[in-house]
Amino acid sequence: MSVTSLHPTSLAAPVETAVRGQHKGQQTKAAIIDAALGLATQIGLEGLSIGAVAEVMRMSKSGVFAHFGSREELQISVVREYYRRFEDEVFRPALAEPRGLPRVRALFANWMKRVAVELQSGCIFISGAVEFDDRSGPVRDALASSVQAWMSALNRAVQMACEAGHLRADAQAQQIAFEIHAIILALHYEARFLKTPGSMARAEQAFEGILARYGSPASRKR
Amino acid sequence: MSVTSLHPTSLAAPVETAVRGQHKGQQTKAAIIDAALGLATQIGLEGLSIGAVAEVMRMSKSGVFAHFGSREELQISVVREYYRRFEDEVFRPALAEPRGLPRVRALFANWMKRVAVELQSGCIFISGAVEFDDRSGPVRDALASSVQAWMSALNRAVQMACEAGHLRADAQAQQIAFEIHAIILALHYEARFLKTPGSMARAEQAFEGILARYGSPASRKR
DNA sequence: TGCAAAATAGAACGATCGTTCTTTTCTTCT
DNA sequence: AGAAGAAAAGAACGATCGTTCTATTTTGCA
Repeated sequence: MSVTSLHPTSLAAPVETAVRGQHKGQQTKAAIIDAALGLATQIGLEGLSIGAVAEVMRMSKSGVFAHFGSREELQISVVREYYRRFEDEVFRPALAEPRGLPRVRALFANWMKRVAVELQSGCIFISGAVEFDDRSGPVRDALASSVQAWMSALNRAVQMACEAGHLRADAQAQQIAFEIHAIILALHYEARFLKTPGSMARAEQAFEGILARYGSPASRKR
Repeated sequence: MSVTSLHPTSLAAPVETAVRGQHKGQQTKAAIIDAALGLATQIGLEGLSIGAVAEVMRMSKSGVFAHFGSREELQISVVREYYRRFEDEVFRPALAEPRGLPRVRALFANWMKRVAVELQSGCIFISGAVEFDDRSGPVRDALASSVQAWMSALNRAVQMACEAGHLRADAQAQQIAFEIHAIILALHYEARFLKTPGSMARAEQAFEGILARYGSPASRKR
C-alpha cells in the first residue's frame, strides 16, 4: 500500500526544474528545430515533412505540430537556425582577422570549410534558392533576407579591402562578391552533384585568380 | 433516323491519317513531354506530378500515365528533351564558329542567352542537381549524364582554344570550364532568386576577366 | 502536496499522390 | 465499311500529407 501511494514510476524526476532556465517546451522546440534542420539539409525545405520530423524525434505528429502551428512556421524556424549557425561558423570568426584582404581571405576559407562539410549534408541557402525562386510567401522571404544579410556582409568586407588598398580602388565590391559567390556555387554543384574529383582545389585556384586580377598595383609588386 | 445513323458528332475527322508520319500516340506523347517540360522548369522535376500534367493537357491522369508506365519514366523523358533543346540552342549553333576562342565565346554567349530566358522559367540542370544530389536511381543518372555531356563539350572547346594558342598553353581546360560554369550558376542564383539588378552585366564582366587572366601572352599584346 | 497550465498523444478529416484495373472511345489497316 | 488494336477515360486502391479536435499526460509553481 505504501508503495502504490508513492507512484514511483509515473512520477519522473523534475529534471532539476530547467536546463539553462528554459522550460520544457522551449527545450524540445529547440531539439525539434535541430532535427528538422538535419532533415532539411538532406531533403530540402520543401521535402521537409512534419511526419518525418516526428519520427526522428520519436514524437507524435501533433506533438511536433503544436510547437509551430503550421509547416511554414517550422520551415522559417529552420531557415533562421541555419542562418544563425552560418553566422557563427563563417562570419563571426572572420571578424578576428584585421579588416581588408586578411578578413576576406578568412571569410572565403571559412566558407570553404563549411561547404566541405556540406558536401555530405547539403546547403539550405542553395537548395532553398532553387525551391523558392519563383514562389512567394514568408518562407521565401526568410530565406532571401538571410542570404541577403550574408551577401551584404561579404560585400562590406570586400569594400573595406578596396578602401584599405589591398584591392584595386576602382574595383566594384559587388563584382568581386559575385565572383566569389560563383566559386562556391560551382564547387557545390560539381563536388556534390557531379562528384567531380579535385573540385576543392579548383575553387581555391579560382579564388586566387580573383585576388590576382583585382589585386591593387601596390600589392601586386611584391 | 438518317441523322442518328450517321453519328455526326462522335465520328471525328481521321486527321489525315498522320502528321509527319507519326501515329497519334507518338504525337500526344511528344505533346505531353512538352507540357511536362514546361511544368518541370517552373516547379522542378520532383514537383512534377502526373495530375498537373494531365490538367494542362486536358487529359485524364491514366491517359497520361499510360504513355510512360511510371512517373520516373516521365521525368527521364523530360530530362532528355531538355538536353536535346539545350544542345540545339547552345551547343550546335556554336559549331558554326571557328575552333578556339571564337567558339568558346559563342558557347558562353548562347548559354547566357538561354539563361536570360530561363530567368522566368528555370533551368532543370540546376534545379535537378539540387533535388537529386544525394539520391540515386535512373532519374539522377539521366540528369547527371546529360550535364556531363554538356560539360565535356565545353571542356573540349576550351581545350581547343588552348591548343590554338588563344589561351595560355599551360592553362587547364577543366579549370577554365569550372569558372565559366560558376558564372552561370551565380547569375542564375542572383538574378532568379535574389533578383539582384545588373547580374547579367556582372556575369559578362566575370567572363571577360577569365579570358584576360587565361589569355595567352601572344593574344594579350594586341 | 495539489492544482492549474502546458505539453503531448491519438484519432480523424479532406486532399493529393502514383498506380492498377476495367471499360469506352478512337485509329488504323484491310 | 468493319474488324483489330491502340489510346484514353473513369473509378478505385493505399499511402502520405498538413491540419483540427479532443483526451491524456506531464510539468511548474503556490
